[in-house]
This record gives sequence, C-alpha cells and structure tokens, in this order.
Amino acid sequence: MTQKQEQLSKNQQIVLSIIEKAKGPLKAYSILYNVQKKGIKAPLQVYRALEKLIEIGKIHKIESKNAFIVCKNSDCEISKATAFSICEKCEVVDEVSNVKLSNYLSKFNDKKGMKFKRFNLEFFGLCKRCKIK
Amino acid sequence: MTQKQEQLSKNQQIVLSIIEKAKGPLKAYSILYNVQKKGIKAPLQVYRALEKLIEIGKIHKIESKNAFIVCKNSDCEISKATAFSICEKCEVVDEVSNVKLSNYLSKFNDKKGMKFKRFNLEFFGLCKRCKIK
DNA sequence: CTTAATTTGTTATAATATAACGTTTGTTAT
DNA sequence: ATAACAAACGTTATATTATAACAAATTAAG
Ligand SMILES: [Zn+2]
Ligand SMILES: [Zn+2]
Ligand SMILES: [Zn+2]
Ligand SMILES: [Zn+2]
Repeated sequence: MTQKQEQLSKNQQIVLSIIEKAKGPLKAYSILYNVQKKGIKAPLQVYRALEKLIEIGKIHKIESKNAFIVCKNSDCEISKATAFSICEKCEVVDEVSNVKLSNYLSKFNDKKGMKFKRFNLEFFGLCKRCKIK
Repeated sequence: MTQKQEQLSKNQQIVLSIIEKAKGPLKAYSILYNVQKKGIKAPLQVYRALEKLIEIGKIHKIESKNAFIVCKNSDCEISKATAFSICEKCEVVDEVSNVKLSNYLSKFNDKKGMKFKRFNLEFFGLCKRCKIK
C-alpha cells in the first residue's frame, strides 16, 4: 500500500505552520527566529524543511524576494507552474490563479527545441490600495 | 539639449564588458574577481554598476540563480518584460524573445485590480543537448 | 530484526548583498 | 569660470542568505 499523502516531519510541520499563519512571504531567518521557541535552533533545520515543503508544493519561493509563501492553490501541480503578483510599494504578494495563463505558459514551446517542465512568473506593479494613495 | 543616450561610467563599462564576453550568466563575486586587475576592489563597486546596468536594460538578473546576463534584445523595453529559459542540467540560460508571449503577458490583467508594470518569467527544463544524453 | 532511507542536530563557513561615510567627478545654469 | 547639484566612486564594516560536513536519531520496508 503506497503512501500517497506525504506525511510531514516535525520540523516540516513547524515551519509550514509559521508560513501558513503569516499574511505574506516570510524570509528564512525570520522563520528561524519564530521557531526558536519550538526547538529549531539552526538555519539548516529551516532550510531543509523549506526545501521539502517546496518540493511537495506546500509552499513557494518568491525568487525576487528570497521569501517563502504558502501555496493557495491546492499544491500547484507540485510547483510546476507558479505565478505571483508583487506590489512594489507595500510588498504585498499574491499568487495568481488563472487557468488560461497557466495553460498558455505550460504549453509554451521554445524555438530552440527546449521542452519546459516548469516555470515561475513574477509580476510587479502597484496594488489597488497603493494605486489610490 | 537632453542627453538621450546614457553614457556609462568607467566601472559600469568594465562590468558590462565582462558580462558581454561571458557565455552565460555571471555571479557578482565572479565578476568581482574578474575585474580586480582593472582596479575594482570591492563588492559594492560591482553591485552599484550592476544596479545601473539593470536599470537601463543592458543586463538582466536571473533571480533563481542570483546571476547576471547581458540583454540580447536591444535593451528589452528597459527591462519591463523579461523571459528566460534555463536548463536544469547544464545550467545554460537563454533569453526568450517572443513577441506574442511578451504581448500576452504585458496585457495580462489581475482580477484584483492590480495593474502590472513589469514581469519576469523563468522557464526550466532540459535543453536540446541535455535531452539527448 | 535488519537494512536502507530520511530526518535531525550541530558547528562552521560560504556566498550574496547593503549600510554608512566621505571624496571625486560630471552637469547645468548663471 | 564657478557655484550648485547630482551621480559615481572608494573604503570599511557588516548584514543577510545559504550550504558543507559529519554524526546521531528516527522512520519505513522487507
Ligand atoms: Zn501554488
Ligand atoms: Zn501595495
Ligand atoms: Zn533583454
Ligand atoms: Zn542543458
């Protein structure tokens, strides 16, 4: 009987729950400070948990910010197709869930004969709130 | 009489020429080692040049690799719309130049009322050479 | 139980990037 | 030309992000 549902380890659970509670992306060392009371003492423990959580699609890394955010789309086809909107002023980040966009990019083919397995897209601009001000 | 063509400073020229000569993306400290014979001694001198070169669209940052590559599309509308293909095996990086893709993404609108000014897209996969092996 | 794989704990260090300061150089307008 | 301003420079120190290396503990499977 194959275990389909990945079982998270203790550290993985701790790190995930911090990221889930956060309103926006968290940086690795900010996560570290937040979990030190729970027994996680070293950066590596955080980074290892992050690595696994990304791998199984529970969280994503916002590359332009070196920060980590929970996946809001039931695990994004295991992180193969990710898109985010990022406000350049207030830094609010939101995961873009648009099937058309996702399909368009997933089907996109390079002229050079390269077959893409994965993409990450980051949009930048001003969010509704910041536009008004 | 307004100076339309940006004139690069000495350090900016040095850093740009290193990046232009490179076959792929270069990391900041690798650039630093390469230019130490030319009088640039400190990381900040490199980072400042990189910042300006990005701003004027001469180079781009590959966010997932923390590396810098020359723009191959006559300065990419001043870096407002960038896309790259990245081989996960040999790490070769290529700038994707596709007008349809660029238009599609430039016109993409968020449901949340956010107007995007800029995007960066990174595709991952195996390049032609690496697929064969 | 045994073996292999994963996860953990720990120390140290590598790699990436910016703060703060004062100086120099380049541009613009008088 | 020179005063005023902005941009670029040089330098030192430090902050931030991430991984190497190794041993111990835990878990999953046969
Ligand atoms: Zn997601
Ligand atoms: Zn905002
Ligand atoms: Zn370009
Ligand atoms: Zn390749």
